[in-house]
Amino acid sequence: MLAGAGTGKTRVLTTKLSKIIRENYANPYEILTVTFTNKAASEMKNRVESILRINTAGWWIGTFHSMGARILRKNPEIVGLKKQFTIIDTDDQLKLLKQVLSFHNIDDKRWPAKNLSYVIQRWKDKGLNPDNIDQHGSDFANNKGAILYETYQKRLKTLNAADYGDLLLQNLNMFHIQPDIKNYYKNKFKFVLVDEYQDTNLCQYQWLQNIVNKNQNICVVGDDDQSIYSWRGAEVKNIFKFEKEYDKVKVIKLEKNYRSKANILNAANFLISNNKNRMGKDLWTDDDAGEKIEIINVNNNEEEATYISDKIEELLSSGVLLESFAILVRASYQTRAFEDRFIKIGMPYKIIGGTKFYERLEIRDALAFLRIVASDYDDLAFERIINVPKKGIGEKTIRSIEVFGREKALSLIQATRELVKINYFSNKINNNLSNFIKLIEKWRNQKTLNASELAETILDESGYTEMWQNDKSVEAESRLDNLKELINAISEFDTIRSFIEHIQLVMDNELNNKNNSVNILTFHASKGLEFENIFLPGWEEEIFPNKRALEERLNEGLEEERRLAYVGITRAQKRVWILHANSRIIHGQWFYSIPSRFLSELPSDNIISDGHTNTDYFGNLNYQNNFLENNNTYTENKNTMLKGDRVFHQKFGYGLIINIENDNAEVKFEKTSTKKVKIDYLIKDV
DNA sequence: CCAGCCGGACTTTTT
DNA sequence: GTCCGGCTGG
Repeated sequence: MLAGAGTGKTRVLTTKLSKIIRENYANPYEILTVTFTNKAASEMKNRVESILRINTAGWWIGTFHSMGARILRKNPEIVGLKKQFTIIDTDDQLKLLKQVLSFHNIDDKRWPAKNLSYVIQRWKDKGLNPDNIDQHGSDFANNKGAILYETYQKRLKTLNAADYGDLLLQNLNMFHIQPDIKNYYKNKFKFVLVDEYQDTNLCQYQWLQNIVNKNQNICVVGDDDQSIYSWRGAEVKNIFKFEKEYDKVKVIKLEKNYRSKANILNAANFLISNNKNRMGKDLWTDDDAGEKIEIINVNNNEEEATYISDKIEELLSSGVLLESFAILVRASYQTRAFEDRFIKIGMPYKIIGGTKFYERLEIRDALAFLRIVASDYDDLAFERIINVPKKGIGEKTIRSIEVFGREKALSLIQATRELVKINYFSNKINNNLSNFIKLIEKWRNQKTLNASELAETILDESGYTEMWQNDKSVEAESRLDNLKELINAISEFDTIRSFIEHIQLVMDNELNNKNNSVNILTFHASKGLEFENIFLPGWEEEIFPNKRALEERLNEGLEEERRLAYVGITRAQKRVWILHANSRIIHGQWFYSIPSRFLSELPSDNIISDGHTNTDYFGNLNYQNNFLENNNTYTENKNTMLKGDRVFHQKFGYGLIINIENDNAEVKFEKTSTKKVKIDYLIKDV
C-alpha cells in the first residue's frame, strides 16, 4: 500500500488486522504486526482494542526489535547466548567499542569509537556478520573494520549481551543454523503486516522474507516520499523489491488526504515534485484552501523565537489551544532558543523526543545497580557502579580485576569475589569490595520484598540515594525525583528482571505526557504526528538543507532533506509559518545565513511572503549547480574564490574580497560596510 | 585517587 | 552553550 501523508494508513492497517480476527481468517497469535516505534505499536494496539473490545496482551504486535528479541529469547543458545541475555544500549556499546579499539592498539582519536559503531551498525543493517565482511570492504582503521567487528561480537557473547542490531541479525543467524525454527515461525504466522515499510533496512527485509509463509500473506504500508532514515540503513528500494519478491502483488495507492487544507497540501506536493528519485503520487483533498503558508524573514534566532511566541499569544487570545501548536526544527540544538524564550515569558512547552528518561545519568546508574543484581555477567554495569558513590576504587584496581578475570575466564564480579577472598588488595579496598559483594549477595537472596521495594532498598543501602541527598547542586533534586519516578515505574513489574527486560526495549519517556503546552520537536520526531498549527523555523542554507547531509551524499542527501521538508509541511492541518533568519548563533558563534533553497521551491499561489525573502539567488545564479550538481563539493567551490574577486552575496549585494581565511571571506560590499561572510554564500561575478 | 581545569566537538535518532 | 574526555597537581 503506497499511502501518502495523512491518507489514513494506520487506520487501514488496524482495520485489516481487526477484520482478520473478527472474520476468523486467523487467531491473534497467528498474525505478526511490526512497526518501528513503541509509540506506533501501542497506538496500533489501542485502536485494535477499541475496535474489537478485547485485550491485545501477548499478541504479536510490536517493533521489529521487540519481536526479534522475543524470538531470540526462546532459543538464544543457538547463537551462543544464554537465557536472560542483556540488551545493551548505545552508551554501553560505545564503552565496549573503546575497549575493543584499545585491545587492538588503535588510536581512538584517529579512529573514534563512534565512527566504528556507525560502521558496524550499517553492517548489521545489511545482515552481515563479521565473516561476511570482505577484508577490503572494512574501511575502518586501515581495513581493520572486520577484525574489530569480530572482537566486538566475541566480547558481546562473553558478556552475554546483544546490541539492538543483534536482535534481528541473530534471528537471521538462528534461522540459518536451524531452519526448523524458521519454519516454525513461517507456519505460525498466517498474516504479516508491516507499517512504515520505506524505513526498513536490508536485515529487516530478509527477516520478513524468512518469516512470510508460502501463502505470502504479507501486507506492507509505506510512502517513499517520507523516507527520512537512510542514515540509519533504511533502503527505499525495499518498496520496489517487494513487487519482484512476491507473486501476485497488488499495489494500492492511497492519495486522498484527510488532514491538511488545500494550500498546505499543494505546497507540499509542489515541493516534493522537485525530487527526481520517487515513485510519484499526487495527494489531493476536497477540503477548502485555508490560509496560505506564511514566509517570514527575521533578523536573528532570538527574533525568530519572539515572533513565534508573539504569534502564539495572539492566536491564544482568539481561542486557539496551546497544544495545537508545534515548532519543527532540523537539529536539536535549535530548540534551545525557543526554550529560553518560553521560559522567559512563562509559556508552557514540551520537547518531544529530547533526552530520554532512561538516558539520564542517575537512571543509568540506578539501572546498573539493578543489572548487577540481576546478572553475574554484566561487566559494563559492574564497571559503572563499582566506585559509586566514591569509595576509593579507581582505574588501577579495576584493571587488576580485569586482568585476573581474563586469565581465569571470569566476569568482573566473579573475579572480584576471588580476589577479595585472598586479600589481594590493600585493607581499605579489600573491605570496600567485600562489603559491596556481600550487599549484592544479600539483595539477590532476599525473599520478602517486591520488585520496587527491592529497588528502593538497593539504592538506599548502596548509598546512592544519600549521595544525591548530600549533593548541593541544582540538579540533585530533580535527580532524586527521577529516581523516585523510576521506583514508581518498577512497581508495575513482578521482578527486577522483567523490568530490566522491558526498559531495554522501551527507552521512551512516557512521563512527557503533559497536555496544554506548545510542542517542540525535530522533523524526524514529527513523522506520524499531526498538529493544527505548525512553525518551521531555520529555513536557511546549511541548516536546512543540512550542510553535512549534502556534503556526505550530495544529491541523494538533498532529496532526503527535501523529503524532511515534505514531512514537516504535511504535519499541519490548518496553518503553516516558515521562518528564516539573516543571522544566528550556532554553537556560540555568529553566522550570516541565506534563505533555504526550499523556499524557492514553494508554489507562489499557496504562499504569502512579507517581501523580505529573496530567493532569486537560486533561480538567477543557479546556486545549486554551483556547488552540487557537477559533483563540485564546497571545497572546490572555495578554491575558485580569490582575493580581489568581485562577488555577489544574497543579502549584501556586490562587493570585493579583501581577505580570505579558512571558510570565511572579508568582503567590502558596495552598499554596506566590510563584512565577514562564509565563502559558501558568495557567487563569483563573471 | 580525585577534583578541577582546559580544549575540542557538536545532524537527524529508534531500538 | 554545553558536554565530555584527558591531563595535572594536591
